[in-house]
Amino acid sequence: MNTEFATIDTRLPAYARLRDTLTARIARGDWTPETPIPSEARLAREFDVSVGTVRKAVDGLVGEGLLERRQGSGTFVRAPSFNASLFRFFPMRDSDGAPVSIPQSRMLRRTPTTAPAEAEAALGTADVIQISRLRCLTEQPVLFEEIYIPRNRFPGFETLPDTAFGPLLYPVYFEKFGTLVKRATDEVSFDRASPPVAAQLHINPGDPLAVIRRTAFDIEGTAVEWRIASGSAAGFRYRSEIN
Amino acid sequence: MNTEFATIDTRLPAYARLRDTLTARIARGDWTPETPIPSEARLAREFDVSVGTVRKAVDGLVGEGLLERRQGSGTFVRAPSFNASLFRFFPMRDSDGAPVSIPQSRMLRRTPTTAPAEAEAALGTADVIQISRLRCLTEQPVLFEEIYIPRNRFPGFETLPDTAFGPLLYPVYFEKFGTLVKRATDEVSFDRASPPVAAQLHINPGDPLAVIRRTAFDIEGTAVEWRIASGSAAGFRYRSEIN
DNA sequence: TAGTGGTCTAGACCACTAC
DNA sequence: TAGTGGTCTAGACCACTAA
Repeated sequence: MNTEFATIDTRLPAYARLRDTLTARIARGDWTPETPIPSEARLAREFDVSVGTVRKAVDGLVGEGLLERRQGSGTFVRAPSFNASLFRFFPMRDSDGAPVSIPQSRMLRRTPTTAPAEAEAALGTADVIQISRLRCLTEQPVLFEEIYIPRNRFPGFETLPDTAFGPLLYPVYFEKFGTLVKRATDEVSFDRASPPVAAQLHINPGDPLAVIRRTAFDIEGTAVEWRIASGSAAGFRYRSEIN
Repeated sequence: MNTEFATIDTRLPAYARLRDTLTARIARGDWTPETPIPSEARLAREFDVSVGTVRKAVDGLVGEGLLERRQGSGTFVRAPSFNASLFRFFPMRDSDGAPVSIPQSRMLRRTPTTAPAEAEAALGTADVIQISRLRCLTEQPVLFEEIYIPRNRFPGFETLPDTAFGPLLYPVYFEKFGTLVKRATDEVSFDRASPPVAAQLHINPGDPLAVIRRTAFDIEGTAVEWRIASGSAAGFRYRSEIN
């Protein structure tokens, strides 16, 4: 990636070039969330700008949620991932009001395929890998997900061993493919369960279904994943903040 | 409101005191969106701080969406209201794919009452005014809303003439009561239409319903409105950004 | 105590807008 | 051309953290 400080379009202000350079280094994984990035004074020397300019660049990344300042300690890369789990929209307590046990994910399939129209429109390519997952709470299937990721961005994803996957995919995207999911758009609607989806969720065909379509974007704003997730509409509650 | 610069807790940094002072003046309506606020240099003289400190205060308010800078022209108050209309989550096209015509609101009732438990929990008081509205697209009822606002904050709201209301309530809150809605939380769930709601929406009891519960907050973060809105689940699509 | 980020100053010059 | 915000500097001192 052509994002070294000196090579970035010099029509951009210094703080913007520095911000983009830092973004690239963060995305590349130069720093872990445990070790601080260089101090403001060091960065000022390294890039030959004033500390105030470094502060403005870092301020921008802090505002985006990529960095985190700790007075007296340093500035750190924030552990990735917003609270992205779709689980949180489904009931986490059983009928007695007792909290249900640990969420689990069962990977059903990973295959290269041609994307359906909606996924292609979101991702800008039809050359994708399809991932089917079933997510369960206390052995009960809660959420059925069909996920599409561009093949050129995740080469060999379908051949990874099953043991490479925990309950979340975004850490795998980051650690194995250097893709950091930064934000996403969700679209919630209601439908009736088709026979195959009903079979996966152990409900009856025609039962009301909550459907979440999500497009996820990386730091640069490129769409990197499209998914459609379905669960029983009973007890479903989608929460969101608007500003 | 005790928010003049000199009287604000001096343990706060200067830029924070200035920011809070400006917030109070904006909320009070000292400036319209058409006339610029005083220039950075003027504010620096008025509050006896440096221009850099003024910039930091203004930067914060720009980040919150309260102010807008225009290089060469000045800094302006942003016209209030995020894109808050719940309308946008319902189909805006009829079955032919043609855009439906202008959204309309019909005020059904405004009465002082005791808030239901959910509204009381959100607002911190049960002494409220209840507003019932029906929102229509091309004469078709689309959304039925029950809205609760604290009586002490909106005194006399129930006696305003019907002509005071356009399709949106938030401008009325601001212009008549000085309450600026800044953010809100939504919760989307699924239900079936009760007979009274079904009658309002011209659907059958038991039909699938999309339900949005919203709590709205003012600039200071105080809950100022709770509402529950219901519409047919068919064609409903709730969109949201997550970060 | 040394090093970090947090606040603040008092300038400078530039880019843009409106008159 | 005068006035605005946009960028940038080179300091100062403070508050906090960790060794």
